[in-house]
Amino acid sequence: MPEPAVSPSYDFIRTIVKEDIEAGKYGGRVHTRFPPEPNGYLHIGHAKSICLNFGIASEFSGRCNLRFDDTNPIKEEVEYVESIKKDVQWLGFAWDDTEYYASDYFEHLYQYAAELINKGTAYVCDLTSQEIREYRGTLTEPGRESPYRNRPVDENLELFERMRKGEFPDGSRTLRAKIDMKSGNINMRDPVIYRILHAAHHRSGDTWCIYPMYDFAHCFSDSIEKITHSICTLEFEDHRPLYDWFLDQLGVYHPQQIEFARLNLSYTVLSKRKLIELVENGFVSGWDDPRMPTISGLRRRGYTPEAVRNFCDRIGVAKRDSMVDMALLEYCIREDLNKQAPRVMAVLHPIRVVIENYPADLTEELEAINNPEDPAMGTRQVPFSRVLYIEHDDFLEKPPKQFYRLAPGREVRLRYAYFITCTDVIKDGKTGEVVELRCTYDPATRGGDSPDGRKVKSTLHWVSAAHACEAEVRLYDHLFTKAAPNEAVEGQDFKSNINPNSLSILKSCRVEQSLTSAPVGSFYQFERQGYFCVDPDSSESKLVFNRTVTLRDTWAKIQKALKK
RNA sequence: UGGGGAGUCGUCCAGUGGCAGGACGGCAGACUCUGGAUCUGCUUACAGGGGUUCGAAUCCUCUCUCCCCAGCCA
Repeated sequence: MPEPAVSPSYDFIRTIVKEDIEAGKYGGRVHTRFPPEPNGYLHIGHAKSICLNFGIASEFSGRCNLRFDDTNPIKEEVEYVESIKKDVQWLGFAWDDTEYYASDYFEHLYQYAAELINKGTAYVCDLTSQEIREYRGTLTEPGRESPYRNRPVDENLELFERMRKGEFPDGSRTLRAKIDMKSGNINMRDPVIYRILHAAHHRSGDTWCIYPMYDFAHCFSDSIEKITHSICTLEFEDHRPLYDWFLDQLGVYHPQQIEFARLNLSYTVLSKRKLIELVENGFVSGWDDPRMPTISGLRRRGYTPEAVRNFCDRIGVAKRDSMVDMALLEYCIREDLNKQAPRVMAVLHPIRVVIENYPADLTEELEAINNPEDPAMGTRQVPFSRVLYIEHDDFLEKPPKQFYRLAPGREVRLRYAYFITCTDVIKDGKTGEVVELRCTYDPATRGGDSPDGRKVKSTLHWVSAAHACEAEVRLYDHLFTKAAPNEAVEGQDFKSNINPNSLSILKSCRVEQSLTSAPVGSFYQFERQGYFCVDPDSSESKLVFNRTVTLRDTWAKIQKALKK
């Protein structure tokens, strides 16, 4: 196979991995892991990490473990484990026959802790959490040593064993690493490595009442699994000295921790805590609300795994804090759906059109192309008759110069059908609102082309009133009004930037007949409008569509410019 | 003010001693039975000062700005 003309540019992590392979580090092996805590649903930021870890493994002929970092029984639930597995699979990644759990290593981890005690580098501390905080010092002042710091090894061992047996109440004691209370790095000031928690764990049940902390569990889990490159986000940079310290103390297999910048996306939030807040306070309907940046939300919204993976490729990997423009995500889904989505006609805001010179009892079947980007997708028949619906926005009684669509006296094309000319405008007697248009058609233009070669400025989508199905369509906008929702005014938080108009529900849309039995999850381009998919709320009696993303809309831009 | 990181077009990412480049966005045009798609062109960027060098985004130095850390969360 020929080499690519341009050598691919590696991000800094892939560069490290490549150099490690060339240097024979870890015997040329590459083994990564994706280690979510099952305390919430995965979001697009996790997708970045998944693509990175699984991507590197596959590019360098290595492996990637899916490992649940489940060391805190109070926050973790089976529901989250299941959703995480589903989301990783949906994204298109596969792991070995089993998934891994930090909780599977609890016994092993306990032995490691005992070993640390034996070496004199861990001790049981009786300080309360409040006292530990006070002893820790501050960012600028060193901490003080715990009065329990120099307990004899035997006493530590005995106490630690009794902690395990459940002899002490929650919070009464901890196991701490004996490192350096004066360290500038607060993580090194004798961090807690085990706490007492009389709580049932989603997997180990009541077997344990002491649970290891992240710093202790994570490095050893990586070590046990013979991970080569332990990739995590920037906020763990300060923890790397601790990661290395634990491993070095016991002289066990030592993976390399590498940190990269987490994803920030404009007009949304990507923090589990904040997403939970949105769910619990009812700002959204759930984790899979189509406005949520969760994988399940994106899936319900109509995003494809290909588009999400492509997005993750395009944003790159680096160490600087950044905020990726939502427009890039939208570009990625348009790009994918443009190739794949069948085109269909749907009228979101219907206005009645009567073709006065068209026979009342006639219905014609006209041929429409399913996808101009892919001729293999073929054609379909759409019914045409005397009474139609077109988009309310496609008519203007007094059109500005840039408006190409229907207006009194103007001729336009109905896609795949006929040229029509607006002859009369019917208004509501009281409100003055336009309620119906009277038009004439030119029979010679059947199929949409005029034999005399005359041109028309625009082509409109339409449905036949007698044949169309009614549908509900849900339109979504950004969840937040500000690109950086976390920047709230004094005394407010991100919730003050929630967009009150992020959802609008259209109840009486009309979609073409061919959509009658569209299955849940199927996606379409509603011509001239955007990409839509069938929501799980949809049923045989009631079609429900979600708008995934609009088409690029030049007219909308012109309107915006006109307003200024 | 302690420790750890980071500063390149509006945004994201390359470039690591030799012509600052790509993508998205934006603008303009071509084409079009989707004001879609596609194509073409344009698009006020190396945080600042000093130094080394024939030559600096890249090396040295000082400064400035931003992010993270004081959970028995991860």
